[in-house]
Amino acid sequence: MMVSTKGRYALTVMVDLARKGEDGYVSLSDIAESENLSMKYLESIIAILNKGGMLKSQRGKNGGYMLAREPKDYTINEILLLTEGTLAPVNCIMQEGVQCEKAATCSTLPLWAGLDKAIENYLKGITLEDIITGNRKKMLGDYCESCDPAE
Amino acid sequence: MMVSTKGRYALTVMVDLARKGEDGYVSLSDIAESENLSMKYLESIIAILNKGGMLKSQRGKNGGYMLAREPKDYTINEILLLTEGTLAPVNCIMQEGVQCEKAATCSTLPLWAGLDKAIENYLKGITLEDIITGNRKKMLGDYCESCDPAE
DNA sequence: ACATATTCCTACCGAAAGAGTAGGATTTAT
DNA sequence: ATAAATCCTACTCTTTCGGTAGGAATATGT
Repeated sequence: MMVSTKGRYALTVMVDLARKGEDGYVSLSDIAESENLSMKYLESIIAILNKGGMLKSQRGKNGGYMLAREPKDYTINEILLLTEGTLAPVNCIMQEGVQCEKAATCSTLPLWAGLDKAIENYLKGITLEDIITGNRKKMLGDYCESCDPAE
Repeated sequence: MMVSTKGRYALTVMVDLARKGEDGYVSLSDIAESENLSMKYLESIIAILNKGGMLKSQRGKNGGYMLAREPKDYTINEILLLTEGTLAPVNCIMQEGVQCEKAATCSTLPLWAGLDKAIENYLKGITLEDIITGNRKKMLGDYCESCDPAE
């Protein structure tokens, strides 16, 4: 599994906050309740999002979280990358610049690099807004059965 | 990580066997040695490939393994799918037909389904032959710096 | 016939990652 | 002052990953 519950819940939180929009700060307990997830676990996930600058937070009574930007300005790639650390499909492709010592002669490396790019490409092409508006065409492409093929 | 050493080594073995071609059976110890991997571990991986019908095997002295078909007739998708069990990027997309009970109302599901398709699509488009011939253009696409952009 | 080289099969094991829990300190609105 | 929230550190249980160990069955060459 490339994306663990951490990344998945993080995205769920972002979607929830995007939906609740500009109505002020939304508390962790509200999010946990409406998504039916463990509050304590979400806490640790939101901490990552918050430290990564994805959210604005307000402590104390009536505090909570809200998006730092507009939904259309978040790509799914950056949300998952922040929470998961890496989205590389294999261990031999980790960070920019760092590579396996056999890289020069490895015949499978281009495959993994290509797969990595295919994933990154897809996730960079979808924004939070696409999710809340249910843009199935963009997400599912040719595999969308409810999308009009004529368009 | 979506693809573990199991899938990666399996692919390495397949590439190795594809290169050694029709020169008769290649023994496990030969493969382990030429790829510098643990023979005992490879054994368990080759067993999966063999049971899955990817290889022909011959027991006893001078025995070993060889590909059951031609390199061009193996997609990377089927090799990885067999060894990894699933290539789904998230837990909520497992097998055909089986789905999460919240599926009907889940707004992030189309994203995961789309990502899954993007991965499957990429891996179905590459064959063992592409790897042994070093078809960088097919594997890296637009990201291939050594490929001629004019073509 | 026999030694040898090989695949085949079952079981085990330590380390790391995944998925949370627990408890309390700090901050802020009322 | 009190209640409601974020913030912070540490712990724990389970599963997966990445192998290892030992031996049974099967072919081959001499």
